[in-house]
Formats: sequence, C-alpha cells, structure tokens
Amino acid sequence: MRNSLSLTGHQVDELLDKHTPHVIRIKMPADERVGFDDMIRGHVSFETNQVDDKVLLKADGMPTYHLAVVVDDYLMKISHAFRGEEWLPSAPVHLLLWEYLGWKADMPQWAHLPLILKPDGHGKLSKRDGARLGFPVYAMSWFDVKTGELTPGFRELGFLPEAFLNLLATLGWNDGTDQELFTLDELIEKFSIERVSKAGAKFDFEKAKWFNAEWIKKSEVWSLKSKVREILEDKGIAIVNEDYLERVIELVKERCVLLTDFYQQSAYFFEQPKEYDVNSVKPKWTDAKAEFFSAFIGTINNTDTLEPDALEADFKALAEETGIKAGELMLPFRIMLVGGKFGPHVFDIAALLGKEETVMRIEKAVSIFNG
RNA sequence: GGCCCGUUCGUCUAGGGGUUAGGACGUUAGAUUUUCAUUCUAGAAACAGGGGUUCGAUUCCCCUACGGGCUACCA
Repeated sequence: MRNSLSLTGHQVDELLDKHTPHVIRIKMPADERVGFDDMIRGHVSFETNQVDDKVLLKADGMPTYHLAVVVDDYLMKISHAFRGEEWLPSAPVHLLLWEYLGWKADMPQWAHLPLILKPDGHGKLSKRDGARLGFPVYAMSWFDVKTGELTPGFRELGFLPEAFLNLLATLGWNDGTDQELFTLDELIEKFSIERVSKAGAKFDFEKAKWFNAEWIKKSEVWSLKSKVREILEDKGIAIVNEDYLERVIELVKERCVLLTDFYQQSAYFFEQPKEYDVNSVKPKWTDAKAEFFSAFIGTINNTDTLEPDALEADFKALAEETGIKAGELMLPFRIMLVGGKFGPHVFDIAALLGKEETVMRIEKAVSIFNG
C-alpha cells in the first residue's frame, strides 16, 4: 500500500511538492471501541479496527459526505440528527470527526430510523419498485434531467398531503392506542421518538390507499374543492358554478379513494355521458319501459324543483301504475343519467342535475335504447 | 466473507413473566345500499427454532436460523 502511512515523511513532502494528486482520510485509532446512545436503538458501538479510514477530502478537493455532514451540522447547530438505518455503519466515522474537530460538546443526538422495505421480495424500497409495482415512492413527481425519466409522486397520483403524512408517520410508529388517523397537530402533540420501532417495514400500497380514502371522507368539502376543480379542469371540464361543485363533491367524496377518482365519479354531473352501458339495458328494454320514461318526463315537467325523496316517490308510483317493477327501471334510469353502473343514489343525481338536464338525458338515452 | 442492526397474523403493529395474544390493511361470509362504493356484523390468520433463568416464558439471557444495512474519492 502506498500512502502517507507507508512512506517516509521525506517522501511524502517530496510528492506534495510535486503536487501529486491525493486524498485526505480520517485515521481510525487502533483497538478502541467507539459507541454512542441512539435515541431509537440504545447503545451502539463499533470496533475501530473494523472501520476503515474513510476519505474525507477527495482528490479534486471536494469533501465527501462524511466530512460535509459533520461540518454542516456543526455550523447549523443541529441538535438532533435523524437519518436512515443505512447510516449506522458510518456513525463511528462521524463520531470521531466531531471529536477530532474539537466539537464534541456540540455533537447532536442521533436517531437511526428503520428502513422502508420493498413490499414483495427483499431490500429497501427504491424508485424502481414503484415503477415495477405501480405505486409512487416520492411525495411529488420528480423529473430526472439526466435520464429524462419522470417518476410520478403521491401528490400527482391523487394523495392528500394529510393522508401521506399520516401514513408515513404511522409506518414504524404508533401512540400505543388503536388510533391510526392523526392530524398534523395530533402528530406534533403525540409523536415520541421512543415509540419508533427498530425493525424495517414493508411498504403496503393498499393500506396507503386506505389512509387516503379515510382522509377524503373526513375532509370538509371546502378543503377538497380547489384540488377537485384542478383535476376536473385538467380533463377539460369547465366549472361555472361553485355551489354546484360543492354539492357534487359532498355527494361523491365517500366513494373516492384517490383524488383523481373524482373525475370518473363526477364527470357526468358536468357533461352528458359520452358512452352508455347499452348492454346492461338493451336486452331487457321494452316499449312499455320507453312509455314509462316518457310519462316520467311529464311528471318531472310538472314538478317545480326536483327533490330526491319526492322524485323517488313519484317514480315508484308511476311504476306501479304502469305495472312495471321499479327495480327494473332503476338501472336504465341510472344509465341514462350516468352512462354506467356507478355513482350515488339515482334520485340524488337527478335532483342535482336539475329538471331540464334530467329530461334531456332521458330523451337522448331513450332514443338510443329504442334504436 | 467481515462488522452492525433487527425478528408477534400475508402486511403494518399493540402487548408483555401467568392474556381467550388486541387493533388496522387485505382476505372470506353475511346484512344494508333495486348500481357501484360506503357502512355494519361475523370468520380465518401470528409470538422463527433450541437451550437456559423461573413455580411459570411469547415476554429476560445465550446460541442458531432467517431478514436487513454497510463494507466507493455515492449519498
């Protein structure tokens, strides 16, 4: 080995005079044990003989991470250093650096957090896993200029910041009760580093989605409004009426897991269905049913404002008069308004759409079903 | 290979010397919803193995196994 330890002082000076490229390393002491108290793991110690003399300053003059963190943390007066468990093996280097630099009294408290692992297989979670398994690994979309590769983030996928924070906080931590849903304020109040678990946790996207669904359900309409509006407008839907948008959100929010689901769940409130699930109606479509709906249009026209309960009562009364089971007519009615087999209660939808729109959609769909 | 860290249902976890080992996600069955989702009820499902210590260990100690991390002039 050829370095300042194996060469004589004279030889070193000579090489230095000739500006020979070189690095600067930390010199680990022999036969010592360096240890510290980790806030999560308790006392951790290492044999100095097992730790190698890490490069601190590269040949190009730039510091490595090891030198940089210590200097940076010292300058920024960092009191607590939280980092991933993968840093544990280099902790002795940092510890000694704090000491050698004469800053030992200012050294921060350490906490090495457990790692987030791949849901399948083994190893720590990487952005590749997200691409491979179909879920995000970053909070926000990230574009790699070097590779030209776009990695989608939780936000763009339709996660609420509150939900993302919540799921991250409870991955490896809990307050000792059965509570799983926490607001930021609650986390600030209840979080304690002592309750962070030591073992790595496999990431579970299903549970992540559950957190988001829960947060969408418990969020107030006003807090969801701007995000939903953005999603709908991105899809080319013009929002003209604020109040209408709020009522739509109120009606569909409990069936959305991701914010992006608001498009599929509420697009039909803003524009007529582009496609109809004709197959679910056509085979059982009869002239009698067509007649029912033209009669129902009459009923609607005789009503001042559509109100869900009253409309449903009228619908059922008319069905009975016509001699057709109401159940046979509900699905066709839904498909007329929505286009498919989904959405909230049909009469809620009709009431919100309003008289004219409802009538228009019935007329249009009837002609499609007849033809 | 060496060093370090870890190990309770499939997954995230609670618990802790004597418990029917609790909850959540997912899953299964049923109810409600004349769509789907929500909601509700019920079910299946775990202390890695071996030694100690102890009247008694899943819980404390040791070993093994397994898992993870690090072992770059990357962070």
